[in-house]
Amino acid sequence: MEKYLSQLNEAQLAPTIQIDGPMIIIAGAGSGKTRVLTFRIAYLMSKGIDAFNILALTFTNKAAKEMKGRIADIVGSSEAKNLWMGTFHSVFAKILRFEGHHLGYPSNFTIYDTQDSQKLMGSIIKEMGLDKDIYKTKQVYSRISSYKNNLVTVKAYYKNPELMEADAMARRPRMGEIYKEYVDRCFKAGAMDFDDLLLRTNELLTRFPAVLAQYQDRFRYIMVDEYQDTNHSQYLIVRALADRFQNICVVGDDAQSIYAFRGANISNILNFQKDYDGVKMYRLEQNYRSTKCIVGAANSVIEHNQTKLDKVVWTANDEGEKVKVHRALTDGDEGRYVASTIWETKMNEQLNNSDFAVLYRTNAQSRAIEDALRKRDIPYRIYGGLSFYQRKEIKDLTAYLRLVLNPSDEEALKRVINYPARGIGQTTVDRLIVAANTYGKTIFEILQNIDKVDININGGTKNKLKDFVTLIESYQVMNKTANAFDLAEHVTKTSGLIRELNKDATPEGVVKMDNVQELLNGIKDFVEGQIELADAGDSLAEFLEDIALATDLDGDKGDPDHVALMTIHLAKGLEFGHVFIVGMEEDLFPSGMSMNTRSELEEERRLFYVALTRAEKQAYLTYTLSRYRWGKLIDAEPSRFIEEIDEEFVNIVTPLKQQRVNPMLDDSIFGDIEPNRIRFAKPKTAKILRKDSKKKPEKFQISTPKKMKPLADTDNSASSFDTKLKEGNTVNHDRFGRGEVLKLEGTGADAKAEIKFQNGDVKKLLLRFAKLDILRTK
DNA sequence: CACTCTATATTCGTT
DNA sequence: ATATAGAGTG
Repeated sequence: MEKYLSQLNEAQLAPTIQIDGPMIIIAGAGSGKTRVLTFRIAYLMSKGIDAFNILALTFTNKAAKEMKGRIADIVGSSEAKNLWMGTFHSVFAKILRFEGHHLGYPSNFTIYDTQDSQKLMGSIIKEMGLDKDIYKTKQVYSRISSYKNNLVTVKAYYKNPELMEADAMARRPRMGEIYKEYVDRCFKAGAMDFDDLLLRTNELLTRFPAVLAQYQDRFRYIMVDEYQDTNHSQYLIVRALADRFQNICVVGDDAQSIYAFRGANISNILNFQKDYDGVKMYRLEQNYRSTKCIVGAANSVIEHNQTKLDKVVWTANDEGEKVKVHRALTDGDEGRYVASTIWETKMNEQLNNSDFAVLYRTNAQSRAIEDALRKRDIPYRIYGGLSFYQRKEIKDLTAYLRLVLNPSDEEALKRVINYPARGIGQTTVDRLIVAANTYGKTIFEILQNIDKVDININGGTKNKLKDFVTLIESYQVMNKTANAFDLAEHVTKTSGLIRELNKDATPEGVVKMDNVQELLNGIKDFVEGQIELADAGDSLAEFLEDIALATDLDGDKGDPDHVALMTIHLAKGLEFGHVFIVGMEEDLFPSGMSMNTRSELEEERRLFYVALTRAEKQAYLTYTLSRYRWGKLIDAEPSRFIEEIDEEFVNIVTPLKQQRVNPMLDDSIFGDIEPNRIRFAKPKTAKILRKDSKKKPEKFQISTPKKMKPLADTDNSASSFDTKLKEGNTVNHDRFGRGEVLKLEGTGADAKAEIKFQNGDVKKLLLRFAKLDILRTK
């Protein structure tokens, strides 16, 4: 243990070795917070505290997994196994499996994901005959979600005139009814949504003091990571559990609170000191990750926020390069800049692909970046987006499995009752739902007793329904003896799923097939992993729980050396040598939907802070003059955040204020457009820039890949430069701008050029790598 | 009831 | 640009 503690600085050591009492650690970006957390847990264990008595709550599965791995490295995996570590949702889902019966839930309750919840919400709105333009499913869902996260139950809602008034004002006077029906239906289906996992835990701990006492006694030492992102519901759970021993250690950074939109309450961290007696506060302010320029830039940005705790992040690292700001014409151009900069930096500085990340505000932005990287054969991986488990083909298969385990699961049933098509249409399903509601039974129970209920369904359809019931029941029988993998494989074959997918020979169809196969492999891995566990229970149940709370297939498959593409939200907690933050434009970042109130804008700013502080060595910001959105090219202007960076730390390569002019007349714009290409600055102003082009100047033509000159990766035969480039030529370089060739040396792959750039820098570049455009020959 | 075509909305982020 | 929902047709 000593050798680990000696790795900590003074500020880190103090909280690490404080065992008892309430404490808060305010940890700036890159200040070694995870290290403190892991070492502290290891330290507690080294002082004789039983791993069984330690609970560590994280924000993502990944964080939990990583931390557990690191602790296992220190204390050994057999010891680490006994720790309770995971997300709020996963830990309390487990507890609810044990204790849910107090609340009337079966232990095999289903977890509805957002998709399931929204579908149910949508059908309720439809059943109630409400106007779907006023009661928009998503809005209703998020409204109800926020009720739940604030512990506003249906009962509480009806006792709260203000909430009801607010909904009525929003022309949704029947919110309460929807809420009630939604809760009833979930309950009847034996299902909890994400918010229920927390809300019901609160209910459990409040209504059953003996249960509370049991878990208070068990979790004597509680740690919460990313405390700034906890919502009210989570906050109350922590308070209840920590109330007895008060050994509560929370870690967070108010400057990185970026989840208020989903109910996170920043005041949880701001007010922690008021919640417990004798709170010790620690600050980790030394950043080990980034250069002085990056830390300085990030600090100057966050300075614009009013709501924040006192904290000065500093670093002893090198000065580093200034944050570079680049203007692009369009999103496609932006992508090409990113790709070419990565390509050159990688070659010039001998870096790996994995040293680079491209961060964006919205998933939709990934496309242009992807295209550009693919054209240069730069390996990349997109993180996030549609999760593996949310894909249709995967949800279809898991719906069958869910139904086997919990036939009350309404959403799973509706999903597969007629998929693959077996002649059971919407009308029939609607009638079944009505019957279920009238009889107070689940749909599956109605199906099982289809001959005994009074329902307007013809004999032929009834037979089809009976066949369906028989099919599911046969799976249930099989589940008693077979493991999850054998069952899943059997289901794909016998339900007709395989046949359905085989019919689809399109590339997308093939991918779907592969995905199903991958899911089966995943189940197989899971089952095999479980065989080793002595206490392995129902493998199907545990697998389904795992994936219900998983965001994506864990573990990086394929080449680990890739450029990472992800949203800024997803990048929290990660670090990369070189970080591109693209789409630095008003209405995009900050998002147009978050500019109405100061607090929303401040959250966007914290998001920018998070993005900047991901970079170790170099951060690049890019924005475009026009960008495709909703299928149309629209004008854009630089984000206000660019100007909020102290000029001392930023290098604005191209001036922000740019009057829109014909590129042909504006010499200065040659800094960032590449001649030789057909370009457009605004819609319908495409110009052929090179006069000696043999191509017919087709007016209004938009550049297409095949008309562009080959990119460097297909044209790196150096010889092409040998012959073309001459001393005295004026050239343009994507990053360094315009310059004059002073000297050429070497031949073939070794050919170099010494170039004096406009800013005065003289650089020697390997022509093999440097992508130069000749602007003028002498 | 199944399939195809068209209209419409959707694009902020995640457990 | 893309996905979904709804209408219309067989």
